[in-house]
Amino acid sequence: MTHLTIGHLAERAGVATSAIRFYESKGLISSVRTTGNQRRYEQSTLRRIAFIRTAQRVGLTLEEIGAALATLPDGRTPTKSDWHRLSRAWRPRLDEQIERIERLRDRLDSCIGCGCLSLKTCALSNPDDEAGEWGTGAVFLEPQRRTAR
Amino acid sequence: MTHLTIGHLAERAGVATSAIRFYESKGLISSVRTTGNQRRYEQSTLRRIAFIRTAQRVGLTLEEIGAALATLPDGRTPTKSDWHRLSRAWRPRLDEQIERIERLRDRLDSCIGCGCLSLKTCALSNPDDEAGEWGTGAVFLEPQRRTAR
DNA sequence: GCCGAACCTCAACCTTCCTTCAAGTCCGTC
DNA sequence: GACGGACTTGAAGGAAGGTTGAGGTTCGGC
Repeated sequence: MTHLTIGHLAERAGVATSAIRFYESKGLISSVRTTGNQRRYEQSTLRRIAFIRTAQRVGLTLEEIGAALATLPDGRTPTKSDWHRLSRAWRPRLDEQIERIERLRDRLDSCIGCGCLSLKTCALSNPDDEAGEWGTGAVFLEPQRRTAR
Repeated sequence: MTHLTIGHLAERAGVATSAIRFYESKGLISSVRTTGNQRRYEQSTLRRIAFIRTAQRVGLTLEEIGAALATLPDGRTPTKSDWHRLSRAWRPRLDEQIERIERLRDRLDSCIGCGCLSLKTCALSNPDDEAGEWGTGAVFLEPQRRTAR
């Protein structure tokens, strides 16, 4: 069995079939069609979806993920070192996120001391480093967890 | 000047007037009306908005923030210790978030070592602690940063 | 008392990441 | 070859957190 139906792929990847079609519509994964127009996926799509889901947990948008996936060689199945290269790029991102939250936490601590929450004087409310913070991506997006899987 | 117009409030709080009306529609803040039906806000609303924005940065949804705000005494203006009580609750949340990202990062490290990203064998793809992770809220939601402020 | 800036409401729209539905087709097993 | 479960497409819906616009009113300074 070299090819997977969308149902099998969904089950094994732990995502809904609707999500798989959605990913495909966004160009994140691809399939071949049977004569009856049904999708069939290569085994390697499993890893591709694993990559997508993990990248989402790291905070990348599907668009960014698509861009990353687009850098994979298109003649052959990606190797470990291909995946390695992509996932290595997440590391600094996670480091940043941790730093940012730690900063917030530390400010919260001093703010709990003062109890102020004032707009002008409180460090918590004055995120001077905010400019560079937004745009780094969400760490965990909640909404889609309601029904998925 | 004990009362603020929505424009002044918006400017001083650093949010758009549309956001203020939106918060009010969600019951997060309140106003009195002039005879001409315009909103007027108390000074303390500034702090309330500071609380809202910071709580959002901590990862709370507006609904959760509303629930927290609802625990404030309704006869009087909240004191420092009121705000103190609420913001103290954020601390463990931030700690959790940090832990979660660190765990993800560490798994990523070991995964980079193996390069697998396999669904069955890779710790990264097998977030066994996921059940308790989702629902803690996003740390930084990106979308609304495009036009806000 | 006039004028422009600021305010009002309500509805529609935006983005991301999907899910759900309807109406119809295919696949594989008995 | 029939049956039921799995698959197809496209459009619509949904949640969060707002923004934008239209059409109209009010405020405050000169």
